[in-house]
Amino acid sequence: MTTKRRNNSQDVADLANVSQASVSRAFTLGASISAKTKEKILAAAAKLDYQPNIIARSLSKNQSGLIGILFANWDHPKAAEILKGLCEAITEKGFKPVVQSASTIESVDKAFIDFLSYQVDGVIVFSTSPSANTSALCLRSNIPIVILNHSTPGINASIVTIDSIKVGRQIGDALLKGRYKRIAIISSDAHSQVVSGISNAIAETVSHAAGTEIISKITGIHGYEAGIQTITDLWAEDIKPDAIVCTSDYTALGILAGCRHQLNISVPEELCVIGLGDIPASGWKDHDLSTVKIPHDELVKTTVTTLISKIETKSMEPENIRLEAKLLLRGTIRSS
Amino acid sequence: MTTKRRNNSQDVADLANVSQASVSRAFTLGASISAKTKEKILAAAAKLDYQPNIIARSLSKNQSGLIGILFANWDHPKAAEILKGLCEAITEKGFKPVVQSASTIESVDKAFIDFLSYQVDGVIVFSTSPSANTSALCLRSNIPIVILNHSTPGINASIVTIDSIKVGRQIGDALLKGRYKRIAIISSDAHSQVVSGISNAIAETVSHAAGTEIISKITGIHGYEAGIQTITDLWAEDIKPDAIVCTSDYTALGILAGCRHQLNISVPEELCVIGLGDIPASGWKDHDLSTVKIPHDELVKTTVTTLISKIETKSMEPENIRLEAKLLLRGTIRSS
DNA sequence: CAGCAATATGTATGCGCTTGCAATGCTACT
DNA sequence: AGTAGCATTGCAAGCGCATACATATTGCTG
Repeated sequence: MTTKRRNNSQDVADLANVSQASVSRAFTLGASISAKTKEKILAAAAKLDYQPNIIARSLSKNQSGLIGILFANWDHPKAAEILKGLCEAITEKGFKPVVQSASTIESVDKAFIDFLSYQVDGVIVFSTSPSANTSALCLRSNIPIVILNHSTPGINASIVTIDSIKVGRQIGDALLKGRYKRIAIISSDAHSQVVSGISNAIAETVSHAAGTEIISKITGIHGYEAGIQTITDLWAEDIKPDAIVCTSDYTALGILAGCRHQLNISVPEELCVIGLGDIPASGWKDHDLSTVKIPHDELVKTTVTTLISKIETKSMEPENIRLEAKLLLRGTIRSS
Repeated sequence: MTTKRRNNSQDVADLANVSQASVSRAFTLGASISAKTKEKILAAAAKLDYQPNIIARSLSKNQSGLIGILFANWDHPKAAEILKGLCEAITEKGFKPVVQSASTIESVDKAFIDFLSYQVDGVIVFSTSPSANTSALCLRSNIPIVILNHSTPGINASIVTIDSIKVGRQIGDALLKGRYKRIAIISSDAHSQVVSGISNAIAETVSHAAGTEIISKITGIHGYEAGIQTITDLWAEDIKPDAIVCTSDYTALGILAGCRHQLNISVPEELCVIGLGDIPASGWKDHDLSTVKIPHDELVKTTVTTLISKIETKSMEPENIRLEAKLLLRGTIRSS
């Protein structure tokens, strides 16, 4: 089978009796070309299955139209939704997303090198960040970076995330209002700035009320089963918490299941449980978990528009954007 | 700010006192070049932040190294896992995934045109399929297609999916063994070949036993809330089912919640519930849903290897690959 | 050390497109 | 009719790299 060459603009030009340059213009929005020739060219192109070769266009225009997405946190409950939002927003703006999975620091940096090779016009990073070295390399190469959901100081990149301080204060206030005294904070990721922001803001808020304190902070707990285990462990202690804030809904649901089905702990009387993320199951009647609704859609859209505006203005100035999240008070916390 | 041009192979060549061709060879695996010059060139390249421009390489090699992923079913419970698997497998093979979201038929076809423009070397389609026209266009352009999780006859594309007939038979057998008589089948997508394959195989299997029948097939039901609604409606009928097979775990969990918390239906005595997909929540103690475990990981890997082998052998022969899924019998079905 | 094969390097061309510039065609106005 | 002014088209160079081919260098054998 002789792999036949795909038709190019010259082939179309020959068929339409025009110059190759005119074919190029026919496919360039706003180029100087008469309606008549354009029509003639498009007809010829259709006849030949011709589509402009974007690779060649990229080379001559010196911009690929590619945006690299570096996706670290696939376990995020809304991972699919977020990625979908990113891809669609990027496509809508006339770019194409190239997705790369990354977990370790080295693989993140390696992915950036790959992105550079592919001449991406910009990079979006989800829940991780490049090393200072790599970030500097991108700066030298004029590739703007926007980091979603992971604030990282000292890196030349823009950041879009939630206002974790504000969320922490809201949670703190709600706990005070519910007269909870002994608070435990359970998180999966010890290094997440979002988590530590929330955690610190809760601590700071409740510190204003006498007799209320954070009795423990546990990190590295992640998932439903781990939640059940955690509440079992906590309940074996002498001093038990009367409120648990969990930076993952899955873990919180595990804790809830442990309370209700195994340990017979009454929620929200004996124990308050608060999650983070508002996954669908949290709203289900048999769970009814209080949690924090994160404006993922807005975060995603903001991320993409921020990046693309940087690409278009060739600006490398880092921005720091924080959107508001909303605390949803449901059945797992008492309101007074 | 004068946007400085990125260094190219000529710049490196100048610094290293060699020809541009040698620089190219230094970055081409297995090219004819001495260790000494290669080292010299790599040093110079490092000094200049040089990375080969893959766009230019693509143009001259006439292959982009890009694989298009057309992702339709973002609501799939394992969407993130699947996409992650695809991206990682693709990257590992030395290609890069370009992700495109698509829902309507037109957007699917449009996405294909885009992929052609970007000179992708192959396309993976998740849970949808191109029109016959577009598929023919890809055939003419020598772009192999592999469709994951959606068998579509009459299209020039390879298919990787589960053996739905076999799954249906297993479910049918399990129902017979549990002495269930009046079976309802609830599915979201009326047009899915996987769903209809399962559905038909169940019907065929139970038809061998006297007194057992499919009393209703309902389509277009999707999600937890819809599940609750559905069981409520079904229970208001004169003839109630004693087994419900649901092609989505979420819906099945909704049905289960309706049974246990609202209608006081005893599962699995009065009603058997079977889901599909084995989402994490199905295995949770408070649900314990019988369901079908789909080998997503294997499906994904097979999809990618199939596609890449087609790319490398330039074969356009469609293949039809069906992997086995496993029925997990848990607490929502009686075993005899 | 001659002589030849194998290896290494350079030269030059082309991948398919965009775009600056020059040439042409057209309109409208004097 | 003549020509300024603009829209349209063609021409040709170049984007950064791979590679066929020519040339230079090395290593090896007898």
